Amino acid sequence: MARREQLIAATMKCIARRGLSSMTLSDVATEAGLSQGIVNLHFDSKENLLNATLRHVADDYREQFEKALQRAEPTPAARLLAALELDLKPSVCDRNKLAVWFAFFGESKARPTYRKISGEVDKTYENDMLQLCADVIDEGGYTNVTAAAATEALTSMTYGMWLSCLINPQGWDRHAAMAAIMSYLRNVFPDHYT
Amino acid sequence: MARREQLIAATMKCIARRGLSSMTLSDVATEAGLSQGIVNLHFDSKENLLNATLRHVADDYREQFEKALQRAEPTPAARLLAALELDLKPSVCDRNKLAVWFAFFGESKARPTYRKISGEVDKTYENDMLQLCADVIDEGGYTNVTAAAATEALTSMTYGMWLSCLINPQGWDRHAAMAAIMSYLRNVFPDHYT
DNA sequence: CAGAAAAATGAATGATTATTCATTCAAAAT
DNA sequence: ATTTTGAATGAATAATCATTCATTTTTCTG
Repeated sequence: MARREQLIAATMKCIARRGLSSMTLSDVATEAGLSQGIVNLHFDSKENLLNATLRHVADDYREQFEKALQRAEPTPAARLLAALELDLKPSVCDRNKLAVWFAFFGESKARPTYRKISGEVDKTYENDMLQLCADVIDEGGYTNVTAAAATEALTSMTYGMWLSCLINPQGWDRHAAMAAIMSYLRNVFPDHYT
Repeated sequence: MARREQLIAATMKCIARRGLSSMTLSDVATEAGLSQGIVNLHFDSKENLLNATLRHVADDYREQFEKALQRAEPTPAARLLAALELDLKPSVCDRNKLAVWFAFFGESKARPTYRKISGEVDKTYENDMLQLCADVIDEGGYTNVTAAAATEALTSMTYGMWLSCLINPQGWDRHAAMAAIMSYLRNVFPDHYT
């Protein structure tokens, strides 16, 4: 369904450009270079289009996450680092994609479907991160931090960095962000990161 | 202007309940127990009401931040801790207030006024945090971390924790969040936090 | 190529909702 | 007691926008 994907891409751009609350189906159709009724033809309703868009962004992230772990050296420390590096890569830290995430976050309390989709992604992500941290702690015999605390710290940090990237794009610096994460890793897991 | 404040409070509740994109002026009027035209009477337009609401939340946070620093022991480490503790207190980590912040974050790319207000707050907050971290590092003679990296890590962590609190309120645990921050502080500034 | 099926169009429709404004009401001023 | 003032009302208006659908265009298929 190439047309559906095209419309989802247009939707992402429109959400990024105008915000969820002022995005209209006309905008989407114009962005896609197609006509008024096109969204209802392919998605039946605006609601469906929005759900599909969030689903798309969520699946896109999940796919990148799994590939990044597969590509990494098969050690806990390398896999954890690969996951964190992914989160700051341009393909994830992309303002269009981030704008979609945060647009839906802002609405999540009101819309159960949004909460369901983003809740799933977050839960999976945090479970994976918890496992990675637990493995690193186990391997290094660290007693200075629990896996839960390290996970909470690292996942919160990446969420916060995404937000900074979205809100303050010109002042935001990928390398500074990575440096902050590395400083955490070096201090908390000194035997693994130097 | 008690009526304006009442309407702003109603707006916050409505944004939290329905999301920015489905909040209507009727909702706000009903929530306030007043009539249809009341918002336009006091704010002229919906846009103005929304700007005033964001401004209110921003000012509220800033006031709490300054009071927290004043109340803290006048040492860099105590002041930094006070700022971080504030960020997890119920009066800040309040779902109604957080919903407003994140509703606007999702729209910030599109609306210059929103970006201006939240940009100001963020900038001030990050400058203050940078100063606090620099003072702690200076006092402790730490070489394991730069002030910039510590600030980036800590501010990102709090943003991320706010997001978790908003998205996943029942799974979210204030003490676990504080434990993650403390684990960071203990590892990075071991002479100050135990 | 003909004819059918599918995809796309875009003007019309209907629902929602911001905004306006003539009117009401209560309290203050004269 | 009368007038004035300003806040508040809520029905009416106007604008926006999702959705529909009769029509056209394109793509398939035998």
